[in-house]
Amino acid sequence: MNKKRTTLKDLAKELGLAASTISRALDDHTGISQETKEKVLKKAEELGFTRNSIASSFRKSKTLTIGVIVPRIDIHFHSLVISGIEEYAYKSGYNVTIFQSRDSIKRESKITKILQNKMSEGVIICLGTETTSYEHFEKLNRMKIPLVFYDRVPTGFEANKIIINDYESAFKATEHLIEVGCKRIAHIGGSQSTGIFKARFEGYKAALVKHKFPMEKNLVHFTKDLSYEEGALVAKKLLALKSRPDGIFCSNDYTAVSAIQVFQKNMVKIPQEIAIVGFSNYPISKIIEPHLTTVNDRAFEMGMAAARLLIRQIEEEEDIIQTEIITIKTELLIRESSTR
Amino acid sequence: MNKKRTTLKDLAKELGLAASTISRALDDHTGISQETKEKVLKKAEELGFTRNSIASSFRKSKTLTIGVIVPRIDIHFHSLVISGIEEYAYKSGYNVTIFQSRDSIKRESKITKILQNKMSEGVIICLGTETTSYEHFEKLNRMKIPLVFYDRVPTGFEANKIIINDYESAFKATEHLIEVGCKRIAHIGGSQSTGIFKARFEGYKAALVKHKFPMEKNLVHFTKDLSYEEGALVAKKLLALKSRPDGIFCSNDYTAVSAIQVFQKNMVKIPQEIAIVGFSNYPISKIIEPHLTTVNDRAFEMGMAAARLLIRQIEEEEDIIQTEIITIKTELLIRESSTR
DNA sequence: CTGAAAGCGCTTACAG
DNA sequence: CTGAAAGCGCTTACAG
Repeated sequence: MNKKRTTLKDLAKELGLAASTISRALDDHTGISQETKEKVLKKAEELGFTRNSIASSFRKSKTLTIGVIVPRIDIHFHSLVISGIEEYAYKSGYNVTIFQSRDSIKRESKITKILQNKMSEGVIICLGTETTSYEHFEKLNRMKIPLVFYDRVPTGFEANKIIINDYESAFKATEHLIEVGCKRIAHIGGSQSTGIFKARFEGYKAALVKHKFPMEKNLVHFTKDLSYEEGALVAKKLLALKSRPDGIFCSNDYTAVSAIQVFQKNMVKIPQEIAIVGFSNYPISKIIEPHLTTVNDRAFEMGMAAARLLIRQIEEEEDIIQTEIITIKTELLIRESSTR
Repeated sequence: MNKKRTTLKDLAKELGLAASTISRALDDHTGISQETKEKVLKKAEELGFTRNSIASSFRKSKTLTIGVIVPRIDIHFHSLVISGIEEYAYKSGYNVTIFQSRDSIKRESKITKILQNKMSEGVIICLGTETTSYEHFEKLNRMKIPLVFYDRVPTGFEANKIIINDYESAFKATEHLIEVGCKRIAHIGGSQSTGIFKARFEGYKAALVKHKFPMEKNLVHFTKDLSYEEGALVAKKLLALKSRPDGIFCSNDYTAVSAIQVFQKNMVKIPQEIAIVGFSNYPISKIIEPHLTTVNDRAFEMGMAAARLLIRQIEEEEDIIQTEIITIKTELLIRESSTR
């Protein structure tokens, strides 16, 4: 495709001015007469001139672009985070380039290589499930490209992190079940090799301890992916117990929803016989009957915070010699599934 | 932040070769000896050299970047489309920069201005609800930046479009209800000023006509946004009718789900008394009990198709003098909500 | 198979 | 308030 664009030079020739003057006029520089500015702007409009931003980026070695690596875009949590990132970035004049690692360490690593070529001035990352070593990010670090991790963040690797207070959120969720009168509270948890799910389990335990409830082993079940299907399997196990729980704290909403459905099919009343609390505030939580009590993890705000921190570090004059860990406050949304 | 990167020149000096030779060696050009290539690659690795891709983009005036404008990233349909776009783009060596118009014509228009500066070699767009004129896209057209629209596409504006066969899908969905024995089929539709929802209504009507069913006015209801809440309102109206429908074709899954819930609360059995079909295959459709029969709109494939068409046009040597309209085939997923 | 040179379109330090 | 000049780091047509 042959494109011929108007350049600064063309404009300069047209107006009998120097290219440097044009450049400054377009930047609304102080030290360019109002008259000239107006002339330039008018002519630019007339010729349909827009600055070649690649040339500009190149010259200034600034792309005003941040990269984002997520496992998958079509997971609602990530799409909310990305939305928050885009919102903050847009308002700050940055563009957002997205990549999916699809939970492949190989792809994640290849993406970091693409991002090295200083197309992006900074990178926001949610690690893939396979990722346990961080050499590929160390390389970006060495190139002084600021990084911010969110949700699935590296362990034993100093870095900027945006997280939620999983422990405390789980603690409060469990305590809420205690407050509405549950005496035997079960837990449907995620893989304990993942930090956030471990923290949720710990929070659950801590609430039991505080209220002097014994932890009953057969009421605690860990799943691989916290999937809808796994939730149903665990719910059936709980249902088969001689003495059933009267409350369940689930580490996400999918398992909570499938548990509700399994119980309802078996004529167990929610919340009267079993109260249920989920985690994440997925759209489904406001649709399932009864509506699900859950923890709002403020994914959009996480994205905003990640972008804010990243852009601040990009624009920092001096070398960044510190990392920050920002904890986003969650809130417990109390709905019918736990209201007695 | 002070960054000092190794350049081609540095490499050249180190190796006693010309920068041009290095450049070609890294490109694996024919006409560079194997020996030299190996030497260069080794040294590049050693010095941690990566090509400055901005300089490269600038020189070649190719950014290998495509822009995507969606109303909102956190709508599941769009996140699936974006996922498809990213997948195809990644495999083709392109990056994807995303923007949200948030259904604001002003913001959409501003984004097209950002994209004009040839950061993106092409743009994929789903129009915002406010958008009824297309000057801002005509400008991109004039600059010979290829455009591909999907889902909400412009009317009366020649352009590349990726759409689904809404009419036919609705026709089949309605015919399916007839086949399972429904005699009086209602419709919960979307705003008739939106092409796709009008087409779905037309498909519904056509199926009735084909099977010589009368169209009963009080069985057809149009909503503003096809929201969950509106679905419930319509369902209640249908419930209050002296003679209720025995089947409903809904233009999306949210209204279908809320209709199911309203009926169930009123002791109407789904699908025995009323069979229900939705549209879009949202995750909720496989969770609601009974599982919802719905139209799989293949959002991921739409994204792939959009990226494929766009990249083909970007890489086309000659000027593009034609536009393409690609229709993605949908499929009717028959589940319990309509199985008798 | 390799090199020297020009130039992509800007921006900016310097000069006036 | 404006201009001339250098140069960012590549790529490529040309020459040998």
